[in-house]
Amino acid sequence: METRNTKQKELILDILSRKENMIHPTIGELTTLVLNEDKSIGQATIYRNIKKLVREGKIKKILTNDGYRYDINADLHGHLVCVKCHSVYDLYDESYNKLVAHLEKNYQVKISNTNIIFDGLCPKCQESNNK
Amino acid sequence: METRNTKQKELILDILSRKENMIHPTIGELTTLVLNEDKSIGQATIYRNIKKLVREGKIKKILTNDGYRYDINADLHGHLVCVKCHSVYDLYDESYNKLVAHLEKNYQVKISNTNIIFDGLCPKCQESNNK
DNA sequence: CTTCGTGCAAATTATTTGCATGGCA
DNA sequence: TGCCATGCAAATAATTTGCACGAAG
Repeated sequence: METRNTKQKELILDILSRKENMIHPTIGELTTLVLNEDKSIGQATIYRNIKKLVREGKIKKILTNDGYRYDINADLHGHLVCVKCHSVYDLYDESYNKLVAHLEKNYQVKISNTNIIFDGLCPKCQESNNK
Repeated sequence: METRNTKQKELILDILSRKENMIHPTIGELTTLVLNEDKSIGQATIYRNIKKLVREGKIKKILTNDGYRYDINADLHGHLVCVKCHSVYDLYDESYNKLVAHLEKNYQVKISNTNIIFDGLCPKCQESNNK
């Protein structure tokens, strides 16, 4: 069920895995980043590869207030989407694993993938709120 | 921040709250359901009201493999999207509250809304898999 | 080699907007 | 009454598709 490796697909994955891109880009932002490195890549190719990468579990689609964003699929973690500054924070924690185990045990479900997204205030915006 | 109550908005909310609609409709399915009861309602009105209802916290947008679905916003609960039959199950449990409290305590975030979505196998499809 | 992925442009689908009118508060 | 929401149609944005060609395994 694994698709072919092409330079286009690898570039997308590479861009998403760079720390400086922890912006969790939208497909539009991702397109800009991709084209910055290779102008010859077509928009349709980006769509097609994003779909494949999601299906293959290499990247993750995140739901925000105004659309989708993408993240490299590392260890199980959640996301906080700040309602004020709209940035997306990774929230790593042990508890998710426990939650999944608990749900599988109690509700006869088998969980293969998670999308845990919180809306709220990020640390920075909480500070500036209190000023 | 509350918008006006119109019959269109109330119809949408009503349809989403009926138990038999636990199908968690896409906007397309929702449109069909709405038009079944009142053909005069325009598509744009449905889009506009869905946005308002989400903003007002009355309904919730759920991310699935192939788009969005909508659910009435009851008590905090998660969703299982079955990778086989594509149905969406509500997963009520105590643990979510604990998870949120834990994260707020440990990561200096303030959580106002949650989107907890799991992909996996529903009870029915697990059974049929084992046959 | 053979099959799958690509770039391009066109097609399709999804969502938003402008405007004149009607309806809630 | 005044302002917001509506329906309609047109505009725009987002995503998909068909096709001929090039590249991966």
